[in-house]
Amino acid sequence: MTLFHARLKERGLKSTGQRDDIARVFFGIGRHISAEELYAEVKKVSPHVGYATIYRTLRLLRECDLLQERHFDDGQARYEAVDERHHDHFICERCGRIIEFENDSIERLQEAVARQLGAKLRRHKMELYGTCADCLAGGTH
Amino acid sequence: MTLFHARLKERGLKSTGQRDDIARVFFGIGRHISAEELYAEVKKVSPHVGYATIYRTLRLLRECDLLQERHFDDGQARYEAVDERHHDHFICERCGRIIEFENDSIERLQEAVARQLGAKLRRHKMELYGTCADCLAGGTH
DNA sequence: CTAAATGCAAATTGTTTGCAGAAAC
DNA sequence: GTTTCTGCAAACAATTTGCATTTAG
Repeated sequence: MTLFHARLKERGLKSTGQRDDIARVFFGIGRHISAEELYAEVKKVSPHVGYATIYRTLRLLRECDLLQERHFDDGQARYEAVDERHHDHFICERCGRIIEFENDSIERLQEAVARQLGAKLRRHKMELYGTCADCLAGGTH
Repeated sequence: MTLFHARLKERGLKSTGQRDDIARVFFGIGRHISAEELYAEVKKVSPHVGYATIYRTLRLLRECDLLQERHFDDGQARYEAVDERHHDHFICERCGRIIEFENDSIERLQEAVARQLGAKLRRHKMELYGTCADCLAGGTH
């Protein structure tokens, strides 16, 4: 939050009640939230906000390098707080759960692929889709 | 094309001039075309088609396992003919070029990741984003 | 005070659907 | 002759924008 305020000030932008509410809810809820879900949550604490402010604040948080936007295969964007560590995602096609993982060997091989193509790798997206352990166990469902 | 006709017949569906035109253009142009581009190309040979028919035929081709839909990071879906071999994509953020590649080691590591999570991997998506060799060379641009 | 932010409603983009007329089989 | 298509326009969902009003600095 303090960081958010600082980044806003740097840019000559203003801190407002709504921005704080949205940011607080976002960082509180944490990971992989959609705009719709965030909107619903923020409404609880600040019933007047509109989608516009949600989306504008999400963009702002992205521009402040505090948030990352992800597009999985279900049409709507999801947002997560930026993390020190890079990670990729496993998405359960049954229950929708999103599991994060890291794998350095894969990252290294991706660099190697880019090198072979003579290209410069800037970022990547890797998503594994399947059935998670819980669902395989006939779990929570 | 023959295959397309066969698959349609199997399903009790009809072969039509438009479907043939769209399929022919699609398989002719080949890879990673967007609905918009396909629409423009098909218009040249069959000026009356509407987007509806384009999208419906794309879905049809997908249902006939002749085409695959991809969602890269630019908002619109791209379509490619199904291929014997699985592959992933490198997307140039400068010129938009899409380069296919395969890497078995990465695939094996992805399986390993799923195994570690106790999950069952059904499919994956891996996209590398960066600058392609041509653009690095100051090339075609 | 004045530049920036809000909320609403209207616009946009990519894609889908309803329906009346037009083909396939 | 039905059943399945087509084209159009209207509907859709997710996101963005214009604008008059409010608010932070």
